[in-house]
Amino acid sequence: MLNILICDDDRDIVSAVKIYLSAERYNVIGCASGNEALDILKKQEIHLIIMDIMMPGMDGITAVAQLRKTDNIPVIFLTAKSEDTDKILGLNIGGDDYVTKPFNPVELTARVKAQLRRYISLGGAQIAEEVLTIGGIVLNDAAKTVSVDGEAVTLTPTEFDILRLLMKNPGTVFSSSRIYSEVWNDSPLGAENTIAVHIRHIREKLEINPAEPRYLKVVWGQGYKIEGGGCG
Amino acid sequence: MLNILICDDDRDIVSAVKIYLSAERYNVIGCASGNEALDILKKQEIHLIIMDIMMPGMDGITAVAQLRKTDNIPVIFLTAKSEDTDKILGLNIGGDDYVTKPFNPVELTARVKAQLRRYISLGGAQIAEEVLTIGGIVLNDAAKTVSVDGEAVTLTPTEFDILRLLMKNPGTVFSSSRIYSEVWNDSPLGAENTIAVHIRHIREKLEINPAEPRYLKVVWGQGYKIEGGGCG
DNA sequence: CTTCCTTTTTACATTTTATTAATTATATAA
DNA sequence: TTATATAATTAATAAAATGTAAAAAGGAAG
Repeated sequence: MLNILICDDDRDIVSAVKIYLSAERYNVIGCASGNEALDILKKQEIHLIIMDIMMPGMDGITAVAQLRKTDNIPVIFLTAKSEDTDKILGLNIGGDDYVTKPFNPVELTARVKAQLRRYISLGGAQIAEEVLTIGGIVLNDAAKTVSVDGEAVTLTPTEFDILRLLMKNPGTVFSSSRIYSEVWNDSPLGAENTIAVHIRHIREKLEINPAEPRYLKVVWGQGYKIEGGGCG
Repeated sequence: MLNILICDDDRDIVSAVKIYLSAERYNVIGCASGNEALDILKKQEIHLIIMDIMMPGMDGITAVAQLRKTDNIPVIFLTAKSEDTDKILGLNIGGDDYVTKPFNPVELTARVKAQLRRYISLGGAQIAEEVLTIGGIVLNDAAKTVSVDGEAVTLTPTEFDILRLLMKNPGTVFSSSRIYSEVWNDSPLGAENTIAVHIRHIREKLEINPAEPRYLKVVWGQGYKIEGGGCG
């Protein structure tokens, strides 16, 4: 999952950008000033920044000039200042692209992708291979593999998606209908039993004794969750 | 000295860009069609391309889609087509930036610098690894050759591109539609079977027993991957 | 224009997976 | 305990994905 930081004092812009980029499966973090942006950068791995210029506190140009001293990640300026001199300043100070408001969200998305494509293809960032581990279960999303105590097990696509959902949120209880909505992207009508069957199949493959699951547990009347419970 | 290729059928534009960028001490080469651009790329080391879209002969979009199959250098589209959909297409096909005519030469220069700065700081100027090895398969990207257990095999261009994609990311599963998007640079509509046929052809050439592949494996419902499985 | 090679399409067989329905088991509360 | 709701299990059927062969279409070279 790639993390994108959007920095703008206009909350509507931040939430709009969040919506558009989340739809493309980016993880979007918002903030409202240059200072905040620099703080977040220190604490968290960010793969791309979308930065306004005029903001209360530290402005975007200063913030980018600052972060360029240590950091190399792609920066796209997104701002109402449409003067060419502003663009030139932004790009010369270390920005990678410059988009003016009002902006076309699809164009912004395309520009984000273009920057990330280059950054990642040139090895500027290793995308952490998405591996989820709970107890003896290891799920590798890129390779679509799952192993239990070192032994590979073969899951069907649906089983894999359900397991990934639960493993991404260990301990969290998901009702059958919520699992259905998230995995099928569809409205869950009478899907209870369908889920129950898939859960059984997953248990048959993961658990020593499917009738007394160590990992994939049921919470009565609520749904299913996965836990690294270890001993039964 | 960095070499920049400007490709536009309008000679005035070419000479104007030459003047502006030469003043920044870039070495600027001009040409007037996509075909010419691809020819020059083969013969000469180019560090950045500025590309028009509408040109007689091969258009810019096609040319970039073509060169992206093998080449990684930054591309800035410079064109009169200012529709957002054109920008989005250009960026999605592998362009890095998009500037519309009439353009501010100082802004163009700033964008050229921004692209080169990133390209060079990330070391894109050196050619990436040229030889990929998995198990007994050796793929030489520069020579466009493949051998299995020391014996040369002849792949068609499409087969080669698919194999390279998989070998660049060993273990990672690629769905048919993703393979199609990445290799064809096109939207994958009903391409499932096309991919299946190419996969079969590759298997016929690489595998001892195509029906029980050692390397090019299918993950049911997910896609294909390549693995150095060794023993069957 | 013809020939040869590559790519795509078509059609069908085969394999694997998803869903449904019917049945049995289990937890909870009166 | 008993009724009731929820969950587990099983098997059968429908649906989907992949494998394969062969023909058609497309393109490049001579």
